[in-house]
This record gives sequence, C-alpha cells and structure tokens, in this order.
Amino acid sequence: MQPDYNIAIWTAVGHIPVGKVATYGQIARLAGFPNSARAVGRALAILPSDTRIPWHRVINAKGQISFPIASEKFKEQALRLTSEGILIKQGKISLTLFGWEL
DNA sequence: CAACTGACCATCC
DNA sequence: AGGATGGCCAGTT
Repeated sequence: MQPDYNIAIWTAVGHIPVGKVATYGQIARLAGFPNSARAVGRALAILPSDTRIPWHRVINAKGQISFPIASEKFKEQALRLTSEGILIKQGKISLTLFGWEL
C-alpha cells in the first residue's frame, strides 16, 4: 500500500499560498479526485509530526477546523493559522477572505 | 469476507 | 438556518 493518492494530495496542499486556506474538497479536486474529499482527510491523518506539509491550511467546507474544539490538534492548527495572519472568529474562518482561489 | 469508520461534501427538508 | 440523508473511498476490525 503506497498509492500516489497521498503524494498528489500532499503536493496540492503544499501549493496553498501562505495566508490562505483551502477546503478538503478543493484539495481533492486539485489532486485529481473530484469526489473524494475524504481521501484528503486520510492523507493528512497519516502525516508524521515532523512533516513539512502545511496541513493546517486545510479546513473543512464549513470554514472550520475539523477537530474537536478542545483537542490539542485543534489548538495547534488554530495557532499556526493565526500566526500566518488568518483570523478565526468563534472557531470559524472566513473562506470569502482567506479562501484560496475563489 | 462483510461491516464499520472517518481531519468530508452536496443536497434536500 | 440547522438537521438528516446519501455518496465516496480506503484502511480497520
């Protein structure tokens, strides 16, 4: 099991400009899997902690972080996003303002 | 081998 | 506007 899914997805994620965010659906589309947003979630889930992939720039279609509000993962992602200039109000990110390729 | 699960999404009510 | 429903697809149980 070493499908290129993950490679394609990671590559697409790596193309997200700093200060912008993309949804799983967008990434899936860019990677060549129009109906497999879930593949993106999987690909990101198996990333090692020392990865250089900006996984934090990937959020769900609701414009929110796809983690339990109190989890460490959530906090880390929120921190990384804010430090890149992305504003999170009430746990929600404005895709209109920070969405990649609108 | 069948069923469940999940860092999801679009549509319908 | 918020909740339920169906579809997707690969890795686990």
